[in-house]
Amino acid sequence: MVSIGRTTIKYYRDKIKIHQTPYSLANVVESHGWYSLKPFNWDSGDGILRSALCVDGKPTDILFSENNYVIDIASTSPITDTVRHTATRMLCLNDDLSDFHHYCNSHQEFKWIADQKLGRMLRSTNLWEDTVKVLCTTNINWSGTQSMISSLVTEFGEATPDGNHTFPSAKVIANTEQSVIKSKTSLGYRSEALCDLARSINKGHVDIDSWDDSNYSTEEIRSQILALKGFGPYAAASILAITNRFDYLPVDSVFINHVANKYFKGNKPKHRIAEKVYAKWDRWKYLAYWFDKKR
DNA sequence: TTCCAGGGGTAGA
DNA sequence: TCTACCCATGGA
Repeated sequence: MVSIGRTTIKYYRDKIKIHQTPYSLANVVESHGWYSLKPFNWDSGDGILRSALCVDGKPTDILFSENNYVIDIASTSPITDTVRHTATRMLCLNDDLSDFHHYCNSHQEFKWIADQKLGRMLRSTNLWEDTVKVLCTTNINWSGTQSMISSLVTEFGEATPDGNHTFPSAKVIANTEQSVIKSKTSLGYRSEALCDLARSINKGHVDIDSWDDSNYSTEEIRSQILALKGFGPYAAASILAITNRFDYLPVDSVFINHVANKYFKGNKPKHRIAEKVYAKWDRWKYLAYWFDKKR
């Protein structure tokens, strides 16, 4: 129980044991910028990750922490198998990147990645939320992305018991006029792509959750993403990485600047030339670039 | 005021 | 397939 003012918020608790070890919640959370986008809230001091989701239609706060390879979950709704499945997906608890780590072990400068079993990328409560967040990273600086997501969540999400908001569902966005979204957020021209995607999902024309399904080939999923308005090669590579498919590089201004500074003496190469830097990493190109940028 | 950012779409070559 | 140009938004 947590008391706030005169109200008491009840938290249900559960644990999930992590089998793919070593594992560090902080490493997963800080694997990319998602933790600074609502409804995520990351307290690096306490090691607590907060988010929000709907459980059986009820807006719910959810908190994660880690202790000795066990994830502690606290939730304002009862912790069902669906919640446990969502937590497992978000925190990459079952992800096996042993093949990537095998690659890393064969390159001395990347051995530290294998030693710490890095490469797991924090995911949102569902792939729709991840996909919209990727859309909001296109042609904008990071503070703009934060602003767009913040306005989407607070304007169109549902309030949770503990003061957070859920990420708005595709159904909510599909049933909202594009002009309203454009006026209440700073998505600008991206609002058309957002509404198109939401309506396609709502009508059943796009089954976004199937992208998490390993039965589809990477090429099949990439084709589906590229067919969406507003989603190009950068967005496709980013979404694929979130579904554990690291074959493609997210070629954006950050990528080009990184490659230019590290491999081309500050001269910006053409995209096709820049991508060749990581060609030897085969299906792990995205992660190779990501960690090469960090080292 | 101008530039440009964790790009994408389109027309034309 | 590649290139040039335009798109809207807001922070620096």
